[in-house]
Amino acid sequence: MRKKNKNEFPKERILNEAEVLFAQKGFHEVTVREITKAAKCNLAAINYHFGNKENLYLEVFRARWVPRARRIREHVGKSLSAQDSPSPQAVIKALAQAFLEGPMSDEERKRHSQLMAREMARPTAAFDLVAEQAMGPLMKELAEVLRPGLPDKMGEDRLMLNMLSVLAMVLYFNFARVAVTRMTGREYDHAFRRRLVEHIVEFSLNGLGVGEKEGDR
Amino acid sequence: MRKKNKNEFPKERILNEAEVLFAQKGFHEVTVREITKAAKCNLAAINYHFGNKENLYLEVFRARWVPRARRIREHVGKSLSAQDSPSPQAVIKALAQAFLEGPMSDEERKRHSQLMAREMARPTAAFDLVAEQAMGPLMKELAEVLRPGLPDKMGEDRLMLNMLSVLAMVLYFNFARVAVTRMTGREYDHAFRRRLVEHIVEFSLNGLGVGEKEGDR
DNA sequence: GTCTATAGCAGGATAGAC
DNA sequence: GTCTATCCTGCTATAGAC
Repeated sequence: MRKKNKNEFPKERILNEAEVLFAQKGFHEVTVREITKAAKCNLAAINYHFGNKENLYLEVFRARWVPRARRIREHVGKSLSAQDSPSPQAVIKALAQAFLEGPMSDEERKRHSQLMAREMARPTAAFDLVAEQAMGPLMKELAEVLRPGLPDKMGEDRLMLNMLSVLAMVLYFNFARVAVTRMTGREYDHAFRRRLVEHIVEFSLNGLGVGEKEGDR
Repeated sequence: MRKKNKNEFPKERILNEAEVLFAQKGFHEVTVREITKAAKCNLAAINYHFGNKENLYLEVFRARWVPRARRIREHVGKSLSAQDSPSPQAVIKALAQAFLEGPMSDEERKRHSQLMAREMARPTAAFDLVAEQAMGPLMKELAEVLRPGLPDKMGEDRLMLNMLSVLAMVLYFNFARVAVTRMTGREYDHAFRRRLVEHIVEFSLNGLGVGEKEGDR
């Protein structure tokens, strides 16, 4: 049932190209002409396979984004399950790495963050997917693994704000790359992403009130 | 030279409504028909006064956003000049308050953050204005007032990352309100904004490595 | 399933009356 | 300066050949 050619079926190519373009520009700034051209298929293909443009957008989240979010969570979980009681430092580092240096290509991670940031900034029908299938489970999981390493008196709401703050940094350093590059004067390359992970871990650990002094540099 | 009516000149009304709509939806999702309707003037007015839609967008930044950014900076500066050598805590608090509880209405602050976040996520011709007239000067000023209260060994690049992280939180808690509300289960009301300022100050101070233990709650 | 052709409409911009 | 009427482009979506 495989196509003989290099690429997959048109439907898959459309999903791939649509995700790239939606992440870069957002829903309204992308045209179906653009997508079908990039996917090397016909203008009518989107309506045939997905009904309309909006449903294609949703399908990008269902078929691409949500599974990737799950892979990211699993990757974080796997990094941590090696240790039987992971330190807050290990937890934060696993999270930051997943978004900045993780198992995927930098382009893929950037795409993922951009789509997420777009939905959080201006929710569409896809927002429920983002909240229920990714943010919710991730926050819950993080709370569980962080809890044992934190001061007992830290309330749930405070822990949630702390986790959101870490997420804020992770997303920000992805979606605001141009601004970050301009302000720091540094290329957004491998070394810089590594530096960012280091920074986020340190800043967040201190932010959480469990910093290791600061002698590891 | 004042118009007898409640509102200002059409040109001013267009700028006002355009800023609201651009902040809410972004450039491409807003139509000139929408703007002129909201501004209660004619469809042709935008082209007459601004030449075209894109130039109106730029003019919103030049005539509204940049002056407000300056007012915010001045407000931060004024909060700090009362003290002759402001503590890092005072600096961060002034910054967080400026964006979350500051001198303007909540709607105005939200609008300001949204426009800023949009340009940082996907720069247009207005990005240079944002970077040169607001972010740059703000970062520079913050660095100057923070520096005396920080450990000497903190390098410039590290300080910059720290300030960007604070900015990340401030912007995030503004532009991702829907997500924040969903995750925390709290209304985005006066009390919650107050709580957010408190959180950002604490998290950032610790993040900066100069936290006051944590006995102030 | 994939294509071409086109319907039908909304967008930004403009001309010209007042 | 402000209006109405209209042009023209580019969009999504569909019909129908292959």
